Amino acid sequence: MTPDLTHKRERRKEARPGELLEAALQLFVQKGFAATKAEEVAALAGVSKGTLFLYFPTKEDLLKAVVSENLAQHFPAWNQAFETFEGSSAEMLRFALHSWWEKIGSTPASGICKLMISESRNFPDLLSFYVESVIRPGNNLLRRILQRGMDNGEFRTMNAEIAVHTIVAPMIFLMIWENSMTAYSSSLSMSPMEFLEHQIDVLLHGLVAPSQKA
Amino acid sequence: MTPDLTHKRERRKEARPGELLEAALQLFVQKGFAATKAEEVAALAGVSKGTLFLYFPTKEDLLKAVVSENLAQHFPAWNQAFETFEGSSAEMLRFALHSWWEKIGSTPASGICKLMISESRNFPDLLSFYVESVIRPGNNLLRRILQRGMDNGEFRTMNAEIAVHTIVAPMIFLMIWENSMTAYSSSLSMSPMEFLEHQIDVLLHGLVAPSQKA
DNA sequence: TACATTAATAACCAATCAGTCAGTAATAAA
DNA sequence: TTTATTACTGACTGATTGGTTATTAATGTA
Repeated sequence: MTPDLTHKRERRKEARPGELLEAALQLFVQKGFAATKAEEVAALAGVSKGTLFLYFPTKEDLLKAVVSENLAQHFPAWNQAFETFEGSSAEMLRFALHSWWEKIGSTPASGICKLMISESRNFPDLLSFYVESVIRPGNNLLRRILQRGMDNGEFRTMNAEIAVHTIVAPMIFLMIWENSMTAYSSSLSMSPMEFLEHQIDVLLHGLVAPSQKA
Repeated sequence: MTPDLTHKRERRKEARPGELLEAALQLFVQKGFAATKAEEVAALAGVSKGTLFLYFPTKEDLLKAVVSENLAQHFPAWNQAFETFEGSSAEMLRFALHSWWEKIGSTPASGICKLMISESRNFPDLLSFYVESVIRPGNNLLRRILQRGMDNGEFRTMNAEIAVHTIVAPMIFLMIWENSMTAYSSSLSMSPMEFLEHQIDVLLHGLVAPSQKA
């Protein structure tokens, strides 16, 4: 690697924080928080270590910003979609999961999940923030879909609180799989869309009330 | 913390490695590999840092030992159980998941899963070892159960490779949930057995062939 | 009791890294 | 052009920590 002798220092106050957050997300997810050096984040963002600490007082503040920056902006739209949805609850569920995949699962934001799993114990306040702003709203949304299905007789009656986990679990799995396994052991690769479709199929045939079946 | 003045040095060559591995598993899962200090592991095992490095040449070797020590010893018995099983494939699946929960899911070994997820990218050779000695055999076992069910007409035909993931995903989720979320945010607590039962129920009603249904 | 062996210790060393700060250069203002 | 401002840099520091080793003490042996 030949050093860049054209020392082009750039002053881009507006763009720096975003670039640093993007770099930090990538590295924190890849290597873990503790194993990622502040200087690596800075380098990936094309900036010196000093600049990083100019925008984020500590490495831990950087982590908190990474998590809070990428979250929760989808729920208003999703809640809106729930209110106005016309079709069956099965279609609604399918729509929710596809929308989740499009907006989160297939984007770098999916790495936040692995990040929270790895670091929750070291940063309990970050965990409670995540719980309140992502897990709780997400579960609520799914529970409302299930409840609607049960009220309409489309789904058989069940403990909605637990059923929510049954829906969420494979999505968590998919994000983790993509961010941990597939990246290094290509033999484990799996088509996310194919898995998603299969999952919805199994889910619905287990959820749809017997009276609704062909 | 008053120092223990009774300096009872004990010589227990046989017991040390196991105690160190147990302590290391607990701390690596809790805090992550990089964030866990060698001295903490030693202290939890009731031993000085020097002693740790007497039994494991490096911290990374300790990690490898932690992973390899806790694995794979169940598959011979499970394969045996598969060969001799008499009941339906649905019962077989239920038996497999309950057995998994008893032997792995409910034990400290379940933490290995989170550990591999967090550290796989930093230790690729450890990942391939884990893939070959745990993931691959586990998937094979489940695939054989599914295949048996499909061959007998108990399950509808499907892509077994993907269906395996549908079965595994909630188990992974359960282990992660227990080891990351529940521990610090008690509001997320969920009865593992209840979840497991619900999961099996949904799974079977989605898997069982229509002709088998009441 | 005297001696040999070795498990265990703790002081030590070298490397790493989060965070600092005096100085530099890009831009704006005068 | 000169001066003022400030985004940016990178050498530096203090604290941490993985790993080493000289020493200590527990145990076995005679």
